[in-house]
Formats: sequence, C-alpha cells, structure tokens
Amino acid sequence: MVDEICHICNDKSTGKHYGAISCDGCKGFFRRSIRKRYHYQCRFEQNCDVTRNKRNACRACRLQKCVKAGMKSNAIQNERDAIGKRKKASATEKEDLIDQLVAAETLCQQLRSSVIKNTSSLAPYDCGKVKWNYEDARAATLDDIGKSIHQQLVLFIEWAKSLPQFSFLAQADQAALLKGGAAAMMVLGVAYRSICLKMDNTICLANDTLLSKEQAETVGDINGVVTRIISEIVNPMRRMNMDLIEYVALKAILFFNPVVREINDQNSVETARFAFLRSLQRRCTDKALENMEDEMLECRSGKLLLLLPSLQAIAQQLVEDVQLARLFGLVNVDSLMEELILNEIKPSETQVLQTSLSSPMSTIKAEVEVEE
Amino acid sequence: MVDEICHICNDKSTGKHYGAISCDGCKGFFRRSIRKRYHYQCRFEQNCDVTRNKRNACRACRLQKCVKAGMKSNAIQNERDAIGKRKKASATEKEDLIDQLVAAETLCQQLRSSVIKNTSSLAPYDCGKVKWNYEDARAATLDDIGKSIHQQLVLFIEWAKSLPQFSFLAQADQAALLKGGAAAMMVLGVAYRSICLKMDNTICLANDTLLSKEQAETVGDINGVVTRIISEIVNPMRRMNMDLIEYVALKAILFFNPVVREINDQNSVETARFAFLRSLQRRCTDKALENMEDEMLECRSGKLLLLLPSLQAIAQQLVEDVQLARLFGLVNVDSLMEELILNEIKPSETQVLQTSLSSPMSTIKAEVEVEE
DNA sequence: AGCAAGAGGTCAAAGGTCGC
DNA sequence: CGCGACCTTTGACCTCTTGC
Repeated sequence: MVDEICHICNDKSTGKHYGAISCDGCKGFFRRSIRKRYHYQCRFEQNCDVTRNKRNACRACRLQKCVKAGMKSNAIQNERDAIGKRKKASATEKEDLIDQLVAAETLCQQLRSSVIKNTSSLAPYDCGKVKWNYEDARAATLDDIGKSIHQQLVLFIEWAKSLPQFSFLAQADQAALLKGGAAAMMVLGVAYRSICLKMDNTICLANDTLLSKEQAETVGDINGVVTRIISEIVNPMRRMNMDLIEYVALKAILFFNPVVREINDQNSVETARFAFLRSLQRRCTDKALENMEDEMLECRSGKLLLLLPSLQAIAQQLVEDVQLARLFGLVNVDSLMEELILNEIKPSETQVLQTSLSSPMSTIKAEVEVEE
Repeated sequence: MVDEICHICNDKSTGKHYGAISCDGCKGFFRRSIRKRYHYQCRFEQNCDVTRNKRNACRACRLQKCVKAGMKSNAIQNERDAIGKRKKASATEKEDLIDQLVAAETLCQQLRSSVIKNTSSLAPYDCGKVKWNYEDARAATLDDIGKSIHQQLVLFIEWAKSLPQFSFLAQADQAALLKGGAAAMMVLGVAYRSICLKMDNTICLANDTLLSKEQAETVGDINGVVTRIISEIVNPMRRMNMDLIEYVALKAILFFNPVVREINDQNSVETARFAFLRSLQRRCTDKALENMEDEMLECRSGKLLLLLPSLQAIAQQLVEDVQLARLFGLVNVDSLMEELILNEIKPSETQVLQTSLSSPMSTIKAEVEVEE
C-alpha cells in the first residue's frame, strides 16, 4: 500500500520481485538479463536516469539500479516447463497428421472439380461443406445417384492412396480397408457436405445435385436411408458445429478399421487409427480451452466418435438398398460399385480396384470417362 | 527420521502425501495435476531429471515420478466447501453415475441367477465376465440360443427400468430406446461375458451355454455373426483389458441413443448419454494417470467408443439372421423378441413391452415362466 | 483432551505468454 | 527481438479432520 512505487524506475510496482519492490517491466528485464547472462555496457557516465520513460535508454544502468535496489540474481530460478495456454497453441508434431489429412481432402476436392465440371456449374464450397445459400442446384435423378456414388468411390480410392499410412500396407490389406469402409465413407462425405444446406429434408450428393427425403423414397429408398442420414448424422453434426478438421480426422479414424474383414496387418491399421484418434482428441481439448467451454467441450471427441455407430448402421442399410435396387434393375451398378459396395469377389485380372490401386493418380480422369 | 527425503525430487520431505514420502512442492503439484486432469507431454525422452532444482523443468516426468514413488490419485479427495464457491459436488456426481450403473448391473446379475437356476449349475462369474477356467459348460442348442436371447431381453428391460435417466422418460420414448438398442445391447453383453473364455472361437451365452463359430454356422449363422463378435468385439476387449466399469459405462452410452428411431425427447436422452460419456472419460484419464501409461491410455475412452460401430453393424446383421431363421422356422420367436429385436408393431393392448414397462420388477420371474 | 498425520486451502512471488 | 501487461504455477505455511 505504502510502497506502490518501483524502487528502480518509479513506475507503479506490482509487489516484491527478486528482493526489491518493482514493476513488471523491471522484473522481466532483470530475469531476462540474468538468464541470458547479458553484459551491458553504458555508453555514458554510468549514471543515466532510470525512470519510467527513460528506463529503456541504458540497459547497463537499469541493471545496475536493479541490483542496487536489492534484486538478487539467485532468486532467478531455472527455466520451467512450458504452460501451453494463450491463443496460438504451439504447433506440434501431431499437427502434421491433421495437416496431411487436410491436404488429402483438398486434393480430392480439386480432383472432384475437374471430374464433374461437365455437369452444370460447380457449387460454392466452404471447408468441404456446400455453402448455405446454394439452393439453385438441380434435384438429383436416379442417374445422378449412380454417378455420384461412382465418383465418390473413385475419389475415395485416390484419397486413400495419398495417405502414407495406407500406402505402406500390403495391397491385400489396402483392398480390405477400401471394401470395408467404402459405404460408410460415402455416407460420411455426403453428410458433411450437407451440413450448411438450408432445407432440412435434403442432402447434397457428390456431384452437387440435391436429394430430398421424398424424392429418395420414390427412387427406391424404402428404408429411409436419406431420412436417417439427415436425422442421425447431419443434424447432430450441425448441432455440434463440426468443422473440417474434425471431419477429416473422423474420416481417417473410420477408415483405418483394424477389425475390418480379411485384414492381415491389424497392428499397422490400429496404430494409424490411434494416431488419428490422438490428433482428434488433442485438437478437441485445444478447442475447448480456447473457447473456455470447459464442461461442454471436454468430451467433444467422444461426441464425434458417437456419430460412427449410426453411420455404420446407415451404410449397411444403404448397401442393402443398392443390392435391392439392382435386383429390380433400378440402378446401374458398375464394377467398382460391385467390388467396393456390394463386396463381390471378381477374378483378380478383372478387378477395377486392383487397377486403381496400382495406377498413378493422373489417370483417374480417364478412368472415370471409361466407366461411363 | 530416516526418511526426510522426498522420494520424488530429493528435497526435504514433510511426511507422507498421497502414499509417498514427499515434499510440499510435489504434494501440491500432484494434487493440482490430478484435480485439473492435466495431461502433460514430455518434450524430451521421458527421462528428465526430477531433482530439487530441475523438478519444474518437465511436468510430465515429475508426475510420472510421483506415481512411480507411490502416489495414488484416489487419495486426492473432493474439493472441500469453499465459502463463496458456487459449484456443488459435480465431482461426486460423476462417481455416483458409475456407481449407479454398477448397481444396476449387479441387480441384473442377481435376477439372472434366480431366473436361470433351473438350468444346470451357474457359471462362476468375475465382474460380469465368466471366469477363464469355466469350460465344463455344455454347448448351446438352438433352443438355448432362443432362451438366452429371451432372458437377455427381459433383463435388459429391468436394467433400463432401474435407471432414473430412463424412468423419467415418457413411455413412448422408453419403448423407442428399448427397441432401438436391444440387439446391440445383447451383443455387447455376450461379448463382455466371453472375454475370459480360454477358447478363442467361442462365446458364452446369457444362460451360460457355449456357442462356437462352427456350431453357430450349423444353426443358421450364415453371416458369421459369432465370428464377427469374437474378432471385432471380444478380441479388442481382451487386448485392451476392458473392465466392468468401462463395460457398464459403454453400455449406458450405447443405450441412451438420442437419434434412435421414433424418439421424441432427444434432449433428455442426449443429456444422459453425455453424462455417462463424461464419467467414462474421467474414469479413463484417472486410470491412465494411475498406471502412468500416458501415451497408450490417453485415448482409452476413444478406443472403447470405437467398439460401437462394429457392434452396431453386427447387431444389425444379427437381426437379419433372426428374421431369416424365423422365416425358415429354425427358431422360436416369442412376442418379446418380435417387438424388441424385429421391431414389429403390435396393437398396444397385446404389447409385452408395455406390460413389462409398467409392471414392478418382482413380477419378472413369473413373466419369464409364462413365456416359456 | 491432546496430538500427530495427512487430507485440504491460501497467496506472494516465482514462472511463462505473446501482441506490440 | 526485447518489452511488459497479463496470466499460470509453485510451494511455504496455514487449517481441518481423524484415529489413537
């Protein structure tokens, strides 16, 4: 109370520091000086004024006055551990994983643009979600559904191929992951893309056509797959305001499924899955800290993961729908769909999948055209 | 007297704290770390010196050494009443949730014992898992499968009714949750029960009969549901050494599904789900801290949640199998199974479900006998 | 009643952060 | 790149509860 004045520079003090009543400025200055073992030299007569306004003019005299005022260098402790707090969290190694996924996503977005440019105009995108004001899209036809599924499958393969965790696997395991995850990955993609749509009974397919519940029911969606996608996936995603990073992480976690049918190297897949899981959890806790929504966000990663059971169930139903639709000749099932969605086994020389896996990415546009 | 030295940092100790001889610094550090559930990360090789002067340089290593020295996180008590504090006992509230679930589980185990006592001897149980040395059980017949499913369904309803979060819901929502979750809950129960079986191609049904893959295939398990349960659920559970608390929490999270078909009061269900999710995550971080398996356990709750997508898919396949089996007259489907597993809608006056929901628990034994 | 242990809590003075 | 206003963590020093 009485001693509110810094004994070094007469600024307002913030208490005792290193043995002297001082301000935060002199406190910090003294610590930095001692820590870095600075040896300053006065360019004048060693008697410079050290006051609030002039204290930065001569470091030698300021340090000297710190000592005179009673600051002890042995009160300076060793460096401590970092205390990750304020805004910009330091970029860590784990960021790399996320960055890699975002890069893979971007790549696929670009590929997609080049592939579907023949169909009308491209929808405006925002972080992989179509923009909320994009409503002039045309409604999807049965043909659009087939085409968009095919497109998503092709992009799905390219996406996977761009991930090192995937390409290190044996080709048989690569095929197993692709087959086991295709349907769910498609549903996840469609759901995320549809987050920003204004109409809450509609989803946006991969070729930017819109499919409403009602429409879907007229073209064979007897089990209400579209309805389920909206109520069980899109709406929860909306409510929790899911972002791109969370989407790509969830996608990777879903994809690297160590218990998928026919997998051999479970360990590598599991390792990859858990690495992505850790990234997601890190990112979620970081986000929670930033927004200070402590209680609400502390289990955000859990909430995200809890989208997956529904997703899995819906994907399975979708597969059954496609099987049924084919049975009734409603939909054109190409060989990629047969292999990835319907899990039909083909003689290996005719497998489109195997061809895709071993071909470089540049050929994919051609491949799409061949298929059509 | 001999032990005046802090077992963590070699500073002067002030006695035993949380199970280890330690100084006030390490005491305070440990308490703060556990209370705030900090997750530190070593920036080096996890082998930093933890001595008087360097103890603040790496919190990860310091905390690790606290645990190694014998400090127990369960010795940390709840925050005491601070006069001006507003927060109540949110810490104990979560313990209560888990306790409540364990109580519900125990209750069902007891009910089960009384219900199946007519069939041979009871298997020795350990935390809801049959003991590893229980191998003299008889193999399950087709009839056993039907009976065990029925039993599980009855117990499932009683389990749910014993949870306040469930009984506060409207009856229609109660029915929706039961219908939507029955199959998956059954699979989860069977899987957990089978964790300790020695034979890795066998599961243990609810009436303590054993069902092997091969056997299952001869009685209509064309889709390999048993194989999938083992490889996708039981084995992962084994590998991560899942315990009872994790099981009951996961079960509750699975059950309180806010996006289940026909649900009205999504919010209440979601609130319940997230409360259980928080409990699970809390418990997992606690366990990670205790065992100091930092890296491996930090995403344990995520790993547990990732059992659910497979579970959901298997449950769905199980339902289809049962439908098929009934079609071929292979299995006796009673009305409870029709309502809960096959989701068939009955005129409400004949609904067994509705009867179960409104009857007190004491009548369940009679009910089981009526059904047979 | 008294007292030693070991829980809990407090807050001055260390530390670190990061826009400028 | 250092400065310094502002925030977090530490630990010496208390109080409170429990069991003997």
